[in-house]
Amino acid sequence: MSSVSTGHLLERLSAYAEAAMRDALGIEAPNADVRAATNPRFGDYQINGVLPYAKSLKANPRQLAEKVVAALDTEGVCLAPEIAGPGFINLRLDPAWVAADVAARAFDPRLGVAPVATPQTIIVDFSSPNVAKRMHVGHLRSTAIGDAIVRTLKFLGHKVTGDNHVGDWGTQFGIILWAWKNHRDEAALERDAIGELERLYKLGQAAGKADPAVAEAARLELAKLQSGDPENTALWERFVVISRAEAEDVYRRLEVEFDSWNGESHYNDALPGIVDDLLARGLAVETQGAVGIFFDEPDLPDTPYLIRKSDGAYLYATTDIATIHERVDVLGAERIIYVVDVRQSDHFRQLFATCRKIGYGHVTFEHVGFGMMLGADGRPFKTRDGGTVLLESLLDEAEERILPLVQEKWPDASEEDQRKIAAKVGMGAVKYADLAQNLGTDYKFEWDKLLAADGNTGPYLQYTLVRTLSVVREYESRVGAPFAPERATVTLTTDEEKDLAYELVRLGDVVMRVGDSLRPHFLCEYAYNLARRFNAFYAKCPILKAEELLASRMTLTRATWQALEVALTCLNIPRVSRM
RNA sequence: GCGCCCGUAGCUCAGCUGGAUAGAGCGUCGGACUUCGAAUCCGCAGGCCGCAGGUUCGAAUCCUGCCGGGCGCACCA
Repeated sequence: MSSVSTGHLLERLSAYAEAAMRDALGIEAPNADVRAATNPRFGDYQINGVLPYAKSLKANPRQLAEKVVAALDTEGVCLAPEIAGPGFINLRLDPAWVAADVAARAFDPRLGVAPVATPQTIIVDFSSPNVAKRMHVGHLRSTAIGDAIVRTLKFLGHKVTGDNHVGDWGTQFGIILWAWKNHRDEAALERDAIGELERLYKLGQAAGKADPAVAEAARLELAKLQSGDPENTALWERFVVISRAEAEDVYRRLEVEFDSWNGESHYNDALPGIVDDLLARGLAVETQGAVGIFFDEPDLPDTPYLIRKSDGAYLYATTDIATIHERVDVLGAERIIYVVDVRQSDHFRQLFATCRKIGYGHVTFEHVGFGMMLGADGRPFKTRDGGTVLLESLLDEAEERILPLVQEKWPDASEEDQRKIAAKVGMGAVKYADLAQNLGTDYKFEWDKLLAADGNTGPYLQYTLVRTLSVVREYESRVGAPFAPERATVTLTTDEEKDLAYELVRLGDVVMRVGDSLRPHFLCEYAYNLARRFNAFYAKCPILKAEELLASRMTLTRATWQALEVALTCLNIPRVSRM
């Protein structure tokens, strides 16, 4: 193995450990189970993999561990390994190796983290707002988490398409078309196009519920649209354009971009063929006039997965299957990730089971489900009068709340600049709060907590990055020249320097882990720990007045800056140079 | 009724898919700016991991049963 760093330390230690287990124990493809040590007393990393083999090899685990240690060559990365407890092998990184590794990577924009050896073609389906509806807080999690997953996977070198599968087709259009034709207000449309569409939709929905004749009329409008009626098609296109413009405003503020916008309507033409094919192959059957797929797996719902209604119309499920056909057969997707509300998990389990039946067993399907956003009172997050909180107003409020602090800390800046910073800090704080919490369960949204610069928050990370930049700026103004890569060197003298350096070499492992687990909060946790260690280092160790340690401490600062850049870029939290 | 998810410090949450003596933040209390940005840092206190069994070298993590909460259950997406 080459001794050149790839930035993936865990991978490297695993390779060493597995080679040793193979040689010493004769195991074909051993699982060394190398991981970060659970406690500093046990070193930095531990090899846990020997223990499980003790039984099958009918041997004393400690003796096995001794054999493995004898065969273990870490090429200078670690000090002499130790055997502890029932058969753990504790690894301590060689501080000299860590120092050299950090120094070698400090100026690299990727902090030396190499792309994966085998890139995959991956589709991430996220955000997906509905046409004729403003984006509200419910869209935030999908957008922020999906975007972070896309960016992290791209950073790892995968071929990723972030797709906005917008809800631009289906039942709701019958309702909007009916409401448009009967209740539209042109003046309101001029003033606030999306607001007017939203009003019409709500009005149509209520009217349809109250009066079956209206519901029937809406269905007829939908049928006309689906059969290509020119008037309805033109209206539909108009609605889509209005909605997209509105959504793009929000995405601009969130600094989120998509690689494609293949909404549901993109798959219309494929729907009949999907149903016919599944019927012909006997995978789907007619049931009570509709067409559905039944499963015998016990943990799947016993209700069929419907792909065609009794009135002949197609469903969400049909579109999703069509979407998968295109993603796999045309785009060559090997992994498809859905970042959607956890409440839809039954739908996705049925969808994935359907895909296995169809023959897409070689494709990895994953549903990244997330919980609801709750208010501080633990109830669904609403406005004071019980309405839905719009994403835009959430961002406005974040900006307003953070602005006074920016004005206080940076009084000589123009108001425009202050607002710019406040917007970036506020938006980052809101997004970060969403990303930092593990997925799955609902999460509590509390302004004071997420806007604080103490604790695991966006502002804290941004502040720390600003500090690193500020040190580098100060260096340049004092020395009169940039801190150049040729000067990179690291000597670890204090605990704070050592803790910081040891955190820096872990970046690649963490990014890798996020790519596998699709849980961005691991990266948040890492960035937070790194920031804490930098701030502890900063408080304890003079940098610019360090005399002979100047270059070393500048290198650590530079590397921290770079690592935070990588983390914040993957999470898509705005990087600011002042705040 | 069936299915899925969750119960960890006063509060908000981690806990690397079974590893060693369970960790952070907030809050409380006490310290640190004539020095690179104090939106920072350091310290103290705080626990029957909902309860009871089981699996094994080893359980907050896996299995079973309770208790308590959330969510979803044919023609919406």
